Amino acid sequence: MKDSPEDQIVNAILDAIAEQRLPAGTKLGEQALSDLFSCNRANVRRALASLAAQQVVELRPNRGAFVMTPSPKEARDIFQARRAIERTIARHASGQASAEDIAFLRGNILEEAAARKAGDKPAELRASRQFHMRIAQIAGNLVLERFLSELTMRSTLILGLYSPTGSSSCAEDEHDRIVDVLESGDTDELVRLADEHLRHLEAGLNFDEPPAAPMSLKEQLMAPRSRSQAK
Amino acid sequence: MKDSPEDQIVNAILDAIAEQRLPAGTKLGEQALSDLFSCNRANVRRALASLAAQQVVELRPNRGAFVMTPSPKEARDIFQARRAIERTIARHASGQASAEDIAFLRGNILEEAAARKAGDKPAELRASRQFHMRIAQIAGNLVLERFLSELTMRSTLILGLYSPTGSSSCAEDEHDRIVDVLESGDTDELVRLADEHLRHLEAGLNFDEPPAAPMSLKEQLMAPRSRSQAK
DNA sequence: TTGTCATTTATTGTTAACAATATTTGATAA
DNA sequence: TTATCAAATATTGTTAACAATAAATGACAA
Repeated sequence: MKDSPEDQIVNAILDAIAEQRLPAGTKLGEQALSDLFSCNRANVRRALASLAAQQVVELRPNRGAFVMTPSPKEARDIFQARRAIERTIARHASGQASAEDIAFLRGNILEEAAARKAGDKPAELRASRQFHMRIAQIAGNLVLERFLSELTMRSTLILGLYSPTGSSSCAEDEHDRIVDVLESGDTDELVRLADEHLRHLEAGLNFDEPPAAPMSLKEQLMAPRSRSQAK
Repeated sequence: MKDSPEDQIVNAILDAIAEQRLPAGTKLGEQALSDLFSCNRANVRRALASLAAQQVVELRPNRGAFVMTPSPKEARDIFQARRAIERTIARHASGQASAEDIAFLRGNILEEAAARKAGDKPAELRASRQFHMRIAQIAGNLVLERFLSELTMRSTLILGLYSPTGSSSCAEDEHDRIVDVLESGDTDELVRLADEHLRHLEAGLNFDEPPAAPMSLKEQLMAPRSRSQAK
């Protein structure tokens, strides 16, 4: 029951982006990927085409594939779209959560808090994303779920670029209140909370400083030398 | 300034679906496409991977690529998502339309009416889709625009499957009122009209009869012979 | 005729080799 | 040193051949 090599590649890259292990701008070489997943380049190519269609990867002709670096304007569009979609999701999820759903979400909040305390950023991001996606599942609309999946992925890239390190992810107490209201069935309040939550996240962005030079794999390894040091 | 073969293929297929020249279920053979666009199969493959990522094409392993046939459940999800997105678009487009925009939309309505009168279904569908997409452009959010593009594409497939022939596309007088209100700047009324418009479209669907057998290219050519005729 | 099965045909999947294009490297000159 | 340019290297793009799989055909038996 194993996936096709193409799906493996797509999922591995999406996971890496979701956990901020792959920052915006990193090059995704075909050789490197086909070596990593021990398959031929044809599969890599198809995987990259899929990712490009999801706007998660940028395909520059004759140059290769790069993790997408969202512009400030794109960031605004993405958060606007997220609000529209997550509000709709909230409306349809309200009162629909099973006991199992609620248990999962409460457990997820603890997990995220623990990861944050431990300084495990990838685990924290993964948990936070799961929280949002689980509520999307409860709403029961596969189209909205897929759209949100794409948007959370791109949001992670945005946070990595424009977030003053530290304030990057969701405030956990907001997640707490959301679960309470989701359970209570107060639809209007849930929608309000979802909207507010996303506005807070967006408010934490800072577009002033330029989006930290897109670095290649090689540059990630060599520490940047200062001029004086070179002399 | 011509597109890459991959983009050509993607766009040609999307156009064909948008105009209902390619019905749901038709097989998209690699050879056939590479012949048509005089390119190699590698390009075709990447194009199909892109289309599959947009949920417009279904990729069955070892069987090939087929135009997606949305299920009734998917149809509901898609229209629900459309309402969420087009309402948001309406809110942001309200009062933002330039004189040029309004002129385009009014011209579009005439175009669609003419096509309907002339019995030119493809032209009618193309015009109707352009109407919705133009308003999305006015709203100025590229993410929502792309989502809507995908959803209108899939909506066309749904109409082709589940619409009692004739009632398939939008009521034109509704488009008329929408332009009026878009121009006036009454945001709440515009949102209401957009929602209502989509509900009417969805209400015209009929999921009772099974979704008209997915036909292959060969079957499209040979007229179905009745049994008695064969004798 | 009708159903089943082996054979043939067509289609998709995989691989490797080659061509075209960027990028890097290193030499040369100011 | 710094800049410029040519050569070397690496990467992407293209093509064709082959293998694996599914579909179509036709023979055979009931």
